[in-house]
Amino acid sequence: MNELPRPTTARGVATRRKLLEAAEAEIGEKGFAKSSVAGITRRAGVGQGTFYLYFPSKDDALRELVRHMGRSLRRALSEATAGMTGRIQVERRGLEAFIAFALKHQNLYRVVMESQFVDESIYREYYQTLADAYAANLRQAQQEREVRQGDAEAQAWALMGLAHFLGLRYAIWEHKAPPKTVMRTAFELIESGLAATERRP
Amino acid sequence: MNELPRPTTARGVATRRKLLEAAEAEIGEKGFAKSSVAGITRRAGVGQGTFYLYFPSKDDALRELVRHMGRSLRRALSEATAGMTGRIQVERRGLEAFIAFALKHQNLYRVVMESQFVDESIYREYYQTLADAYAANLRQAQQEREVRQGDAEAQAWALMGLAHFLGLRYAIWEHKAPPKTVMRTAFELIESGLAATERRP
Amino acid sequence: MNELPRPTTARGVATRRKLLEAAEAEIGEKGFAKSSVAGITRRAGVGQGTFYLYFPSKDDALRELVRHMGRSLRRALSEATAGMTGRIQVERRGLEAFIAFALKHQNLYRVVMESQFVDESIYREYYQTLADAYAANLRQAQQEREVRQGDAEAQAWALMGLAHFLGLRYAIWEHKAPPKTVMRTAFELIESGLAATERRP
Amino acid sequence: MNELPRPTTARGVATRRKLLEAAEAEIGEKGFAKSSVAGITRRAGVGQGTFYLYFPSKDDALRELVRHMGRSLRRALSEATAGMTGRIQVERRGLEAFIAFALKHQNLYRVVMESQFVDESIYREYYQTLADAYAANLRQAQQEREVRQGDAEAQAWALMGLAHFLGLRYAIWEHKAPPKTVMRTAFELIESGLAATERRP
DNA sequence: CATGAATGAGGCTTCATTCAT
DNA sequence: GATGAATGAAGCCTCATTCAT
Repeated sequence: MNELPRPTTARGVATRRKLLEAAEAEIGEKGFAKSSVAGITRRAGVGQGTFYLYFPSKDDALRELVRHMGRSLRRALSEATAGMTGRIQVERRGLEAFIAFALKHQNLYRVVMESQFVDESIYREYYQTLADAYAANLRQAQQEREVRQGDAEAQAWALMGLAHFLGLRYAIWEHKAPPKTVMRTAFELIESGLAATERRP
Repeated sequence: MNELPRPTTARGVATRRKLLEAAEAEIGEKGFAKSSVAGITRRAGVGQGTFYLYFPSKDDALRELVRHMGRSLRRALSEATAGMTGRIQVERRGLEAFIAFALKHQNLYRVVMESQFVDESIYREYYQTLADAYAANLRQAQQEREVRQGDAEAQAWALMGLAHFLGLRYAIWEHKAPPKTVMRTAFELIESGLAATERRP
Repeated sequence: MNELPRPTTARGVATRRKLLEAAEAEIGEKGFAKSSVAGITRRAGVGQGTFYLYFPSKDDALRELVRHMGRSLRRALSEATAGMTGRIQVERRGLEAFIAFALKHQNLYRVVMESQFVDESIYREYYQTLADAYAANLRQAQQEREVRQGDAEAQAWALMGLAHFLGLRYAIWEHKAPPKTVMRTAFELIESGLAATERRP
Repeated sequence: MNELPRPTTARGVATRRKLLEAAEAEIGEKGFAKSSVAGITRRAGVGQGTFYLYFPSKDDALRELVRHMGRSLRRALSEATAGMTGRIQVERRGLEAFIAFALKHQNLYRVVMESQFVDESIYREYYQTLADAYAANLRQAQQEREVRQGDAEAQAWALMGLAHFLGLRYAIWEHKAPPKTVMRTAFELIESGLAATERRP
């Protein structure tokens, strides 16, 4: 809940970043429950007390981390699909980008998942923010008759779930990109599943 | 090291059940990390040491709970779709049954999610078992030209993810069944997404 | 301290013996501190409660065991040297018998040693009983001018220590009889060390 | 897993010493099995957690104590016999010094004995280190025809056992130096037992 | 006689957080 | 700003012993 004042000096900013990166590594590898503040500060190469100069508590560091990750993912997705036209194109590219992101930030993925057991609201916020933006895009595409009419939020959650589980199964568990056939099957499912029943005129 | 002796008397069997129910309540309500063995035994109305007569460790009780959940879910799904013909029918009914299950076992479902941070193998086993059965069904349906050709395992994971996220968003977070429109949208996505490109003759 | 009534039936006698043998194995292998009553009863193949039908406490079982071992060792030594004449002969044979005993009852050896940390009086009793008998023999031998004059008790303890350490080093740690050269060296040390300065007439 | 950081500040060094002294007192008085970390920290006047800043576990504190004992004893023995010529002189002086040491460190000496039931390797190391040095000296003395030829290691263990048991019987159990007659008898046993069969020319 | 079950005290250890320097 | 040290609450687990059957 409480925010600490942001660091004012360049040194402070650097220490804060080191701590956040160390937290990502420590929590990502061990899980939040099994991670420790001591482990984080050891990785960051700072004293144990220093942690509390930048975060009010261990829980708060997690909150911060999850928000940070949400921003990173949203940025990655929007960059990947920037300037694209055609919702189906965007979907395809978005899924690819999501999987790539999961592959690159495996730790982060687990961090977000575990956050629900520390403070469900951060976890909800993470997904709700994502879902809201996604649903808005889908709603727009529905209006333009690019995708099937329906509850846009339901579509968003369904597609997020689809992507999440493929990411978990292949990127996180196997540590590699899903085979071509998996991606093709997924695209077809999405494409046909979302296909507008009538093309726009 | 040592295997725990299974209880041999009626009293022992009853105590074990009490403990498992208490564990389900305690861990379900507080989450595994915040739950305690003391809390479980208090709920069960037995001494703390009694817990270790029936479970080698706190972790093991979780394992048991997750396996129990897996069996229950699989039973619920197969009962819901028993005797049904037509894969798309089965999908629809299966999704409904899954959501109903999540609604009924909200706490336990969280327990499953948290299990990955205690022992990832329990969590994987849970989903892999589900996915294997699911994929086998889809593979069969593909042969009968009821569903679109493709990587059956990918289809299974995609659809599991879809269901999971809808369950999370509506059943778990809102504590209620998803609105009709959500379910309709989901069905359409699944139906069209899975629809065979050519009907069987 | 408290003695339980001796068992009166044949079955009871058998159970008690089983328990004592199991205790020797369990405590000998794991050490008293790391042994458990449950482990003893498991080895004995009886219920946990049965233990307390025959021993007032875990400590008491140890006491009993140590006394039992003391009797066994003394019997082994006196049998080995029965009918022998010439103290030096007896010493030689006694050392051999002691080493053989240690080799055969390795567990027992550790049990006795650890007993001092549970109840020093049993431990003292064990050694004092041994030493008293030993000293009496040496005193007699001194009178007969077979061995060097001196404090017989000191001689007894010195020789017991000598034997104890050789037993520990070779029989217990190496699990085998000491090499010939070791025994020869030990005999020479004892023989010359005890040799009477004047032969008897 | 993790190595403990050595204390870097003067305060830390002081705390560590306090803890070690408290451990010596607590374990020495009660024995390792009956001692507790809480008891140690209470004596040291620090919080319970502080113990684990300096020792990875209760067992490790014992290890440290035993090694400390070993060094002290070896130092005491070598100081007592420094500059001495004539092996028999050294033996006599060494026995006296050993007994004096046992008398002074009665509790700690018990700690060494108990260590075998916690981690036999510490105990073995303690005696083996002693025996190796002792045997080397005896081997040297044999070459110089100062002592009887034979297996030097066997001689070392035999003499260590002799000293140990006299120390146990008199210094540890009676809390006082052995009577003169005891020491004289012991010396004679050692002297004659080790006496070279032929004097050097 | 025998026993399986139950107990609760007690011990070890971890760790988020505070604080004096 | 930074830190190493200290803390004590809290949790897991073990086990000697008791007891109802």
